[in-house]
Amino acid sequence: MTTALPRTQASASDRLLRIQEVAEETGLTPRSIRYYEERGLLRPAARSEGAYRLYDASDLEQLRLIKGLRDDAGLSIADIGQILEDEESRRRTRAALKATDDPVERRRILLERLASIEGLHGRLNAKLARLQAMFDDVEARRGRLHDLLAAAEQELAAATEPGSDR
Amino acid sequence: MTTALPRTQASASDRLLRIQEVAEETGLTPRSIRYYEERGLLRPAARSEGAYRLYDASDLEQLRLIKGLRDDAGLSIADIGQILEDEESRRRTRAALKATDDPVERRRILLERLASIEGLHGRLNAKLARLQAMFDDVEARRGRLHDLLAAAEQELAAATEPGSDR
DNA sequence: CATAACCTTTACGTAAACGGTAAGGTTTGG
DNA sequence: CCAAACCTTACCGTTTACGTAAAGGTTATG
Repeated sequence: MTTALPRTQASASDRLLRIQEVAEETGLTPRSIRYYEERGLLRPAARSEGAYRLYDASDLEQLRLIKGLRDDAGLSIADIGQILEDEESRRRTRAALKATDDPVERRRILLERLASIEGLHGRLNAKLARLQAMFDDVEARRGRLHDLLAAAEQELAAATEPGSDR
Repeated sequence: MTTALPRTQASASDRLLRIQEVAEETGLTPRSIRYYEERGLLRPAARSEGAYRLYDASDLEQLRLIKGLRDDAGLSIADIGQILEDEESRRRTRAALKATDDPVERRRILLERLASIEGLHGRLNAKLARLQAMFDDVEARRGRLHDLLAAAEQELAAATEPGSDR
């Protein structure tokens, strides 16, 4: 449908985007994106000759992840920075992992990565549980309200249209 | 066990607490509690003769709810204020609900309360879903890492103790 | 090649959510 | 009754996560 075949160069998905386009794509503002860069959460894939920031697809993913951790998990930028630092080192160690054959080294790298992801996993899990508990609570109250309302409507119907009576 | 029978006055649970005790009990700071009051999120059940704030059990619950909405749901103090305002009017309308026999009025009150709780329900639900998605993602990655690690350990064991070979 | 629409860095401004401190009043145990 | 420990209001300070504006360079388009 919309797949206009990329004839000349970039397949629309591996084009490099400028900051405003990225902002629209991710729902962030240019200012926020620059701020995240300032805080070390990501670096644009490239810079134009005139020093424009240029972002690739993985940058977009990264930004979406940041937004998720910020809005959904409610983490601070500093915390996200910590996590993504591990993410960054993840990239580096991924290369190292492929490079080495030494099983001891491989195990060390994996353990390191595992520890960091276990941390995130635990945090999200705890948050999820508490949020779920709150949600259940609200849902229960909603249910009771629905019941009350149904009863009221029933009563209302009986009152306005005496129907079967008499 | 610890149920020393309340002989004289307050049954330990309906005692009025001062702000510092409340802080310890809820994990908030006195400053935050005063701040929430300032923002209209709650008023202490009473004041001492010397104007000390005095909190009862329902205040504690309220504060715990506030903390939950803040930390777990990640809502702003302003948003929580909005919700609790509805909650406040809920108390008022609850009385009105008991007072009136007019089914039309009862229905109106219930609909109003339902609308407000539906709002909160929807917000929490959406947040929960997104958080769940993130969590699943992380969990999947954790799983892959575990597998990789297991493989590495396997390899390690085979290398260090050639066992069955030879 | 002009010019509109971007972008850059730098820097100051701001709202939210408290923290900290001062100056003074209150409670309570001894 | 008095000192220690708590509380009050008032006010200024701080951090976070950006918003906004200035002064100027860059890119796409006719």
